[in-house]
Amino acid sequence: MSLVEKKMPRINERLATSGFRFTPQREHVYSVLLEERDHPTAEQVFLRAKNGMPDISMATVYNCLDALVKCGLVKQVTADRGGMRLCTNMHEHCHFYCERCGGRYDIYLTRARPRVPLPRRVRAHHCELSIGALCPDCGAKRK
Amino acid sequence: MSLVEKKMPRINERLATSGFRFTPQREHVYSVLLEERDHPTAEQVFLRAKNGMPDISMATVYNCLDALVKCGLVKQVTADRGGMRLCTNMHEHCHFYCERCGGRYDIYLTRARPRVPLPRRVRAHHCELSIGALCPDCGAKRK
DNA sequence: CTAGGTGCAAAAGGTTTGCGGTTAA
DNA sequence: TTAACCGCAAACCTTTTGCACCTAG
Repeated sequence: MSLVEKKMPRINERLATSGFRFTPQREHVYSVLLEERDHPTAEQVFLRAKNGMPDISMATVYNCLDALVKCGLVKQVTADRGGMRLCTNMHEHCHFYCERCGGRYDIYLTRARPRVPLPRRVRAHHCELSIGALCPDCGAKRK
Repeated sequence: MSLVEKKMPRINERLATSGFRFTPQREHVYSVLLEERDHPTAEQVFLRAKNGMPDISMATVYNCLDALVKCGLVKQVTADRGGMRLCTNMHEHCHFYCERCGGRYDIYLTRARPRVPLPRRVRAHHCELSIGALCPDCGAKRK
């Protein structure tokens, strides 16, 4: 069973419980995000979504992404410049980005999970740890 | 001795060792950043820099910020939308941002420092942990 | 019937770039 | 002398907004 087959059925109820309607565009955008486990920009999502739905517009892609983020199916990653990146991996993890080629990869913390002191009554909604460096390929090229 | 007086003398050598020239604009932009310990946007830096240097341009502010970041005097913070934020606190710390008012605050980790498994020969250049939530003020207003 | 969603096009931010003139090494 | 830097303005890229039309509840 593919990741797409496994995760797609959730979209309907997830949208509904957050007060969003289930639309073909939102379903399609979500399936496009699930197909590749990379961290595409909104522009890349748009281009991929046009395969199979040629009439979809950029504004609709942003609308869909917003709904998917708000109903907890997709995360927005904003480390470094170049616009938002999308991520469908909702497990606790952090991100590695290459400063040269811009590639993004998921990293899982092995040992301690950081303890962050927040003021009373403040509960973190979003938490993101990102590491910037040269990926092995770019590091090799540089030499 | 103020933070400005304490840190300003470093700028000359720091720029030099990274191959940048020491210019009045860079000095001024750095002093502006040191004066307030908030996390201004490039736009805000530009507006503050114009006090005392009315002819400075936006492009020059970006140039100065780029040089200051590259020579290790200033950090760029990119959590959430709304453009880059600047930070002169070079100690290891993470950032809190309010999802409502956009305010940013430094947070220091108390206990464990996260251990992130990176591939061999990959050394992290940048590392950023950011937490998004409602600040106490905005949390109170929402009720 | 009405709020929400879509596509299109234009606008709005934020950042970068090209260019002529200036300045420090 | 010349490479780096400055200010200005235009270009660029990403994201948001306004509007007319459409559709699910």
